[in-house]
Amino acid sequence: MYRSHSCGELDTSNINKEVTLAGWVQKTRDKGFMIWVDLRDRYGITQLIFDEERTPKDVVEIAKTLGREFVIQVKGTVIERESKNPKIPTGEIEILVKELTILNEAMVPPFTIEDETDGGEDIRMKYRYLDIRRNPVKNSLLFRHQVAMQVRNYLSNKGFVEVETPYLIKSTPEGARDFVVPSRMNEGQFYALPQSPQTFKQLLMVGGMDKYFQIVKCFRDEDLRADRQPEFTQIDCEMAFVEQEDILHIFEGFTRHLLKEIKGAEIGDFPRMTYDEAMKTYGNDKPDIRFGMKFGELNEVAQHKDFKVFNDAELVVGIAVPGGASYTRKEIDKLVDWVKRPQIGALGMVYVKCNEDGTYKSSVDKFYNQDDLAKWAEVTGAKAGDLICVLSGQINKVRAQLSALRMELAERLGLRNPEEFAPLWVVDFPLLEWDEETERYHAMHHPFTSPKPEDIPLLDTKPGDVRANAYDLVLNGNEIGGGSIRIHDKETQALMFDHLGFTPKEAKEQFGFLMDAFQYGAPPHGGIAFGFDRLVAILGGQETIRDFIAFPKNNSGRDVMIDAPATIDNQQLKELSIKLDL
RNA sequence: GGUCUGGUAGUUCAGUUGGUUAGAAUACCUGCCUGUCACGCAGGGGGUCGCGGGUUCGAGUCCCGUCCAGACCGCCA
Repeated sequence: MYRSHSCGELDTSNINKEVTLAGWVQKTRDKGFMIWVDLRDRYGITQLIFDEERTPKDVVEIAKTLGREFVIQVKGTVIERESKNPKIPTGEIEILVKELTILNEAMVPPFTIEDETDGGEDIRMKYRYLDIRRNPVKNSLLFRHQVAMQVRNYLSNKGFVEVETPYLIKSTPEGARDFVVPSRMNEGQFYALPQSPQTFKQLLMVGGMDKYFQIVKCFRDEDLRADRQPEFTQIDCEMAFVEQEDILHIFEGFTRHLLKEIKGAEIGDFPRMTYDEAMKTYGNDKPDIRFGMKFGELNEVAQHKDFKVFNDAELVVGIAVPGGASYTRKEIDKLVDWVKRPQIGALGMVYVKCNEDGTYKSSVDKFYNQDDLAKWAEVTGAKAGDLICVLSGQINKVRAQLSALRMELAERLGLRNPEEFAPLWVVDFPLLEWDEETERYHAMHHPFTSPKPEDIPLLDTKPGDVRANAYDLVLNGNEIGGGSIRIHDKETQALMFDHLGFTPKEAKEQFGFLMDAFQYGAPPHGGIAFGFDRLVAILGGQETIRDFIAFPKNNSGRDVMIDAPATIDNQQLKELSIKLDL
């Protein structure tokens, strides 16, 4: 037995006890007459003491050679400290060491293994196994485990069954790019890694599995972001014999449970908003509703004056920034520059200062009088002391731009409190979305999403207006889950494929197995999938999901620790019948 | 595919208008230190200024290219 106790559990109640501890050397403090060593393991830090009077000489000699991150085992007695350290749980005791064994020496680590490390992102990723020894990363992984346990407990208790689905499946052209895997036994053929277990969970419903869930890896070969990895984890769920309302009800309960158990947050009924309303009010299909700054559409009150920019615009829309009237000219100019950055792409910004005395001062005073501006304030909900920021132009672009500005300002004003949780259902998503590049409609969610029955006639006349039985769960401005009621009959599915530009032959080739299954008694079904990494990060109050993943990839999809991806040798290529054309 | 920011000691960074031998903190090594816990004190070692080219009497600094990292846009049903 290497240890009798962990480094986090001993206190004054253990005084005089003989113990054996093992762990890593966090730090040595050699005072000459006495050496202290902080011994660390997953559970905490315990101070060891070696002194010239009470510790055997040979043991002291070995102690003098200890370096950072050496792995050691000590036997000794728990004693009360002469000078206590109230900052750590074990701060009242220390171990008077009698025996010391160096289990493994260690090179000097490239960065300090402390909560506030001196290491940058890059070096910490390369030596991730050292990074995981640090509390912030270690605790994030423990936290992830806690959330996963709550997920499994809740869903199991509600009768959901965790079923594993295959990782080696078939590539499909819809949606994200697939990671592909060559098949040695099937020359010239490739598997694809799943972007989600979508079709399999639907087939489980046809198989009578009723209530399914899986915490499952998914793979998408697209560019990364702070909250996006090429392989990520979903909580994938599906139920048979349900309508949209059933799904919303169950997974509202699920989310409420997580918020309560993990964060102690008591949330009532989740508000709901249609997609159209979200876009109109927040310019975004995943609005952060922890704060206001709602959009005020100003077309009626701002057009048909002499200001050509607004008159030519499809949409004129503004938000009221609380307390913004006190911004200096310089600060406002900076805001204007911010929205004009290529990433945002606005051509300019009109602003109105709502002075404390009830007067208005705007950048367009030449075109608008005080009465006009008062109407703007009314529409945007601006109060005295606020600043109204107004953008104009093509409707989708302006909404995206103003939404970005709204989020940025809220961030600056400290309105995005990570300890406050504001979930929201966004419902009635459009079924189809026009794709400029391919000049055709594609499924906004995925091609198995059912249209609202009353909208089906619009498929031929105004496809863009057809609403789907699709919903997203939004938390603090992040899409944490999304799902839909699926199509469960062959005819509707064929109709969808037709509208998505699949020929019957293509549909059969790619999704024939699903169409076949629908002919053997498919129950009505629907489901939802949560982005687990993102959910954990948000519950943990972080922006980036990387610290909640043990071994994440970097910005360019590389694992810098194992240096993947990498080339493979010619023998492997030959076996796979693959010739590179570089 | 694009925009922006960065790359200087093991690590995190500073480095002025282009000008002597490139600095700080921390880490590391040596010695000292009778209760340390961000220990303290004294001393020491440590640099391909990402890489390649150019301008110049002279480049860490300016220019061009390139690689790497990060954030974002496109993309992510």
